[in-house]
Amino acid sequence: MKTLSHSQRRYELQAEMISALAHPIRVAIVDLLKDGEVCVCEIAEHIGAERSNTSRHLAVMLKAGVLKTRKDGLQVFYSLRTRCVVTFLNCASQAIEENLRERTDAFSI
Amino acid sequence: MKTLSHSQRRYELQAEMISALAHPIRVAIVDLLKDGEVCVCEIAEHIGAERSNTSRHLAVMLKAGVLKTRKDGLQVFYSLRTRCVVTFLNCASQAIEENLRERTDAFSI
DNA sequence: TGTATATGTGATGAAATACTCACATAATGA
DNA sequence: TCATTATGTGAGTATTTCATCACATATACA
Repeated sequence: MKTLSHSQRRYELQAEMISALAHPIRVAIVDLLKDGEVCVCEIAEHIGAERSNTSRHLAVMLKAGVLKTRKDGLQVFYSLRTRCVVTFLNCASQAIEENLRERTDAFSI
Repeated sequence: MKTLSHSQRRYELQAEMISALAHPIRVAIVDLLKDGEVCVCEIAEHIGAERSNTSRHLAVMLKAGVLKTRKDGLQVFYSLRTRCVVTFLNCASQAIEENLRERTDAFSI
């Protein structure tokens, strides 16, 4: 096994957390949770995915520290652990629109 | 083929941009580029990866709209297309530290 | 206790991703 | 033109990730 520098280790941890958001369903879940906690069955219904699949995606984000949970009776409520993922999604949207605009401009010149 | 809602399409594009960052080498590249453009061979040398592999990682981020390029003679210089990816990496670092702290606290109570 | 509901998980196959090698392409200058 | 250097890419293999099915677990309540 190769020894990792401090920076390399940090890059790995960052990549691990980012990977937890790198899926359309998980982005949709974060978008749904931006206004507060939601239980699994509502999340699954809202995004139109199987419950078991939804559970797995939630588990990925929970493990990575993106989400946290609160249990109440039969239901488990998931919520964001930090707001900055929402900030980034907004920023990403903005960048995507800029890219689109630039490509459109390139054609119309 | 299934028809996608506007939101679903947006989530896919956002996930594509996030996926473009979800790898330790690509995080390292963004970190290197935060102060300005760098050519491929310098990037490869700095992060200690094969040039062909570096090229592929750069292509992923270019396609996703994270990076842009400028060609000058034999060299191709890559740079960030938007600063918000740096903000996002900082957010990830912050969340990682918070998680670490909470786990440490949990043991010390 | 027995049933219903919500959630999580093992196993599987399909699909996507990553790395490497060899080679292609493009620009430079002798 | 030929050699050199920088960059990109096809092909192959290994690894990882994803969705689904069937089933397990946990809680509530009749």
